Amino acid sequence: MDHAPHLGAHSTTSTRVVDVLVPVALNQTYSYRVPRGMELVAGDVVGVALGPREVLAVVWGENANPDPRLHNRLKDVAEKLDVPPLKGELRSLVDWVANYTLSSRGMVLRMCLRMGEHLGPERVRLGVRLVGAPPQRMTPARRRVVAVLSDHLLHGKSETAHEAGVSTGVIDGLVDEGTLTTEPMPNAPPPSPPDPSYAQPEFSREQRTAVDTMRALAASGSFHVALLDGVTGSGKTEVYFEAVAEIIRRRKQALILMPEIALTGQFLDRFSQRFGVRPIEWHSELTPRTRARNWAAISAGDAPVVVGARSALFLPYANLGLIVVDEEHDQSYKQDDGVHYHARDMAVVRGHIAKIPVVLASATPSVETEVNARKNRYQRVVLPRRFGGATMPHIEAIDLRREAPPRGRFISPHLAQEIQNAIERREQALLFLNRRGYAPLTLCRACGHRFACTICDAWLVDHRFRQRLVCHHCGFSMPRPHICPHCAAEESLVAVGPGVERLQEEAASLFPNARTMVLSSDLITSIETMRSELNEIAQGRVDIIIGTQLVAKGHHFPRLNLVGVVDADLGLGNGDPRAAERTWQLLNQVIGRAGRDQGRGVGYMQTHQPEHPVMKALIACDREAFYASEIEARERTGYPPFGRLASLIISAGDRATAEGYARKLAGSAPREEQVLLLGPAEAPLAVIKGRYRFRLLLKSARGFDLSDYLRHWLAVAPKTTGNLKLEVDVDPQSFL
DNA sequence: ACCTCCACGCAG
DNA sequence: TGCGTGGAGGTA
Repeated sequence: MDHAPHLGAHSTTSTRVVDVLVPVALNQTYSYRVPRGMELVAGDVVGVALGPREVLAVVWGENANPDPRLHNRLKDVAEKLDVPPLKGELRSLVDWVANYTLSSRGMVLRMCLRMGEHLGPERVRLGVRLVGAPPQRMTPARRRVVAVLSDHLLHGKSETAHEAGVSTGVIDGLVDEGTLTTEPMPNAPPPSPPDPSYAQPEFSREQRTAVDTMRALAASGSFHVALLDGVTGSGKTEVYFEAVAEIIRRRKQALILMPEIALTGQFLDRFSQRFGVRPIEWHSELTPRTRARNWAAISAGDAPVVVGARSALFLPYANLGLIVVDEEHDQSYKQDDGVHYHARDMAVVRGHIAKIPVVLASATPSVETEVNARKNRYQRVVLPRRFGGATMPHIEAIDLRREAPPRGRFISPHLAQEIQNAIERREQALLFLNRRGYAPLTLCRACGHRFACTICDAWLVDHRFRQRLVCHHCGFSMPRPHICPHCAAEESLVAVGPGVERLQEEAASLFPNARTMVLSSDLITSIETMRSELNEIAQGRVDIIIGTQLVAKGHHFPRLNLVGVVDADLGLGNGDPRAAERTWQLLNQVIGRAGRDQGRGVGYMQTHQPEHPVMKALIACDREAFYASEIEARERTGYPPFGRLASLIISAGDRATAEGYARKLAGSAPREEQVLLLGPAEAPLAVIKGRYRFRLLLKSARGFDLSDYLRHWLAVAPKTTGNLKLEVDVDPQSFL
């Protein structure tokens, strides 16, 4: 009992207690007392003391009978933030995702609260105005400032300094002299909302059917998944924009998810052409201030449309009415660190919980989605052909066994000739090679020494542009050596195999008058630089684009009619169960860049195995053949979506520890008929960053609850200690 | 005697 | 997750 006589009747039992979820790696909620006078409801965002620090938290529920052992340890809720409470729909999603992915609820909640420390009222910006006489001492810098402000209107202080080419100190000096005054700037008016009727496009007859379906879907206001299935250039975006327009008219919010890197200016331009303004963006490169402002707008319901990367799925929409997942097959929807979730799948979950429609859009749907459409779990909405009379590119294989490039070169004579023709027609050509750098391997001709990363199980990739050898797994790099460290031979090191940088060299020597540009993620430092480089290409200032898979995603180059795939077999080699699907999607997308305007697109695929089912399906433009064979193979082997997978990666600083624990872990797995346990086996990438990795793979029937099984297993499994680490990935996409 | 590193446990 | 703790091991 609490002895606090001066409190009189206020016994502790009358104190209200709530359970809150904190955004740290905890699955449980913690209890806090509610101070008198604080109104709290479930979902409210609060600040609480957690150990030595103050953290944000979210009220998860009332606690009528707090644990008596905690009575004297309960702390008060410190403050309630002035934002709308997280809706039940989002709290359910947090619980659901944590349960499914075996992450802590706190870590999932963290994704909902990524608004930084910058919430709160807008910072007051100071403006300056010319009011007084010129200063006693006039200098050139001061003269420029006065000139900029000669209209006697209020100007932003930093903008004025920038425009006049002076530091803000000069302006402060003029304020001190009385020449200028400072006044608070009125807040910028909120951007006008997107206008659903701003510029409705003309649709073809075939598109109109799809548009009607999209509008009806948006109007339905109930859970429903549609696969918007249309080839590159068929106008998918414009068609799903009509669903978005319908949502805006109904005063709800629409979320458009895009693969990480696809948030291009081009997409934002298309959006503003349709709706008159740019949408609210959400991705990792937002500044903290913008992030907080957008978060607040989204949660207040002031952001009718949000375009974002996968993390935008966890935002606290006030009134979400539609989720569009563009390029739904894209791998980058899978988050592989922290919480391992697939944003496309979780979008469907959110749609289900919130009872709203979901649109999955792709020219090359994932096998999972395709199967769902075939089984009528998803409604298929087809855009069968390209818009505006353009046709799909013609695809040809170049059999490298018969038409090999010269030694040390990678562009076959046939492909070179076609590129030459394209340049002479003043068209653009794209050379696609999914390999960054100059060469994937460097070896010594004298002794055979190969340069490998010392802490990863990988070769060092030659990056000539940076003049370094780089490990693509840990980022380690060293200057490009000139002497073999093993045998001391000079001038003996040779680059083996192609990368985009080497391809650019080859293109420059084959076509000396052509302007080339390399587009590769390691040469691009920000979304902004990428946007400007893509712009240059779109404006025709480049003849030959040489790119990695970065170029496959949603960019539209009007003068591009030829795509050459330098090594079409590249993705098929490793033992990845999704290799065929990935290659199919990637090559389809990249070749789909060709001929979107004039409709004279041609794709050339250099391959050693033109008889491979994927190559044959691509050449014949026979998507049905690809899906039929791939679905049959998945069904036969029990791979997703006909069975379920989970992977467990065990890693440690030394091999024996990792392997020993992996064996003990496997030994502790509960017996269960419906689960097949494979491994432990050394992971395909056996060492990363000096950590040795072993892998267990679980395979079960489709209807089996693998997450639940894993939870029971991990509860009885030996605990990891020291630097042993166990990572659980339900529905793994990557098998490295 | 003092410093640095790191594994561990804990938070209401 | 992030932070305080305490023991191990190194350095002066």
